Amino acid sequence: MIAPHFNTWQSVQDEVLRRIHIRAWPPGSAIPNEADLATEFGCARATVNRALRALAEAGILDRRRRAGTRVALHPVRKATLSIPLISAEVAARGQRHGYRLLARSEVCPPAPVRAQLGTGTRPLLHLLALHTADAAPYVVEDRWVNIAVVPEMRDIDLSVQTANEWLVANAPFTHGDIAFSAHAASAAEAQHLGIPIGAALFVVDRTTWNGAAPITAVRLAYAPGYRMQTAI
Amino acid sequence: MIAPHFNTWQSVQDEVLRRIHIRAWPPGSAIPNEADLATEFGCARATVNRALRALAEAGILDRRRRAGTRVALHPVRKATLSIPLISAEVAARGQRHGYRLLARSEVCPPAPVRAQLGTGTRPLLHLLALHTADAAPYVVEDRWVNIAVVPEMRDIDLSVQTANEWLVANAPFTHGDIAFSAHAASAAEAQHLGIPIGAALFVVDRTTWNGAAPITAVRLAYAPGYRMQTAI
DNA sequence: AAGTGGTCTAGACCACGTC
DNA sequence: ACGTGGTCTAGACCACTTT
Repeated sequence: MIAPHFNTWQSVQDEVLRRIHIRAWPPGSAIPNEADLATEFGCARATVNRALRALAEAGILDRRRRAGTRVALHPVRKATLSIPLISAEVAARGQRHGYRLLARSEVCPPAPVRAQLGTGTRPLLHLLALHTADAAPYVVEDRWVNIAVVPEMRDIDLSVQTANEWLVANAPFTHGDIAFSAHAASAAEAQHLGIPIGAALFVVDRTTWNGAAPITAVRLAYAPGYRMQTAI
Repeated sequence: MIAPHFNTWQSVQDEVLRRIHIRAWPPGSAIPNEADLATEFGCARATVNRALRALAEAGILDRRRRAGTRVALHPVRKATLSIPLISAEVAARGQRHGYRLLARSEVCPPAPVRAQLGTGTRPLLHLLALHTADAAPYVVEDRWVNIAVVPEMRDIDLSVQTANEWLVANAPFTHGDIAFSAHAASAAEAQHLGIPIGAALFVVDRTTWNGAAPITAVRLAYAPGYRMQTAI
């Protein structure tokens, strides 16, 4: 009997997945340690490590020092979503992106925005814009910008360049959070999107920071029919 | 002048991020190759590779053989969502999960489901269930199961164990897709969730396969107020 | 206390895509 | 053609956590 060899980390990963699927290694069970698998597969331990680490990142395996590696009992599959620029998103659908700045002001934000950004009662730059796809309303953007950390933005003509385009190029963020939900269209949203009040809208709320300094909070309300999709 | 050393791939990553943030390496620009960075950082090339590969996976860098590594022009940030069991999701909120099977039948699915699963006119197992959190309606689950590939499911008492719990433990899938959208509540959904018809619902559609064989298609319609959140 | 995964090193070969 | 990232190896040390 000739032992099969798995030279690449991908082939090792495939073999591990195969054993999980045929239930040779059922959910919750421990699998051999890296050193043993490397011997069995005829490859270096680093190669096994690379394969198993990727599976752990995908939620298929649970790995803990000393405790070893187990097949995840409840495979918490992870879906990865790309967050592109809206213009790129529209272009990827084969449509033409349009953009219109609807309102711009510097005012003290309402309490929910203050709480989210932690900027207190300091005035922020408030922007309201409509994105279109082949001239049809696509998404309403309601954005607050912490102008104290990006004062250059005061001098930008935001009717030709979107706020997000300027920000990604000029004010990189270190971290942020993003939330997805469904909301009934407000009167203003309904008007801008050309839909009835109360229609179900897919809403994305995103807040970003640069270190401890909040940069921007944006709410995107998509026209009905929008789907955010990805593979798992 | 003593050259600083970056022994770990994390410290290398931090240093690279720092240079990007201070715009020493502005968006779109090429950065030195791995070998040069390894020399500068006083570490092995594999360490630099690990750091840069992780940044490329996060969408911060663009890497191509021979062309080298560049700072992404449009940082397509990636958000990773965990897809837990509903019972785990409810428990994570500190609430008690409840579950009631509302309907069960074996029938030929409607055209959209047939198209999504590709099972033709073969009858499938159809399940309708309500999940609750602290006794309040949480999500309506509308599921189709390809009973031809998991015939054991016929004999499972799905009033005590959710279909998904049984499936993740007994019918692992190789791949699938997931989509998020907003929908107006149908009459049935409104009744089960105790909300007005037409209310905005957050909807998750998930379809999974084992190799070429479709396993299940499920639609989860969450009660108003649900937010799906993650860090970026 | 001991065994596991996590990581680093130094070297090597190779696939690929741009030049 | 050739320089880049992609990967593998063999060995080593270490951090962590469970026993």
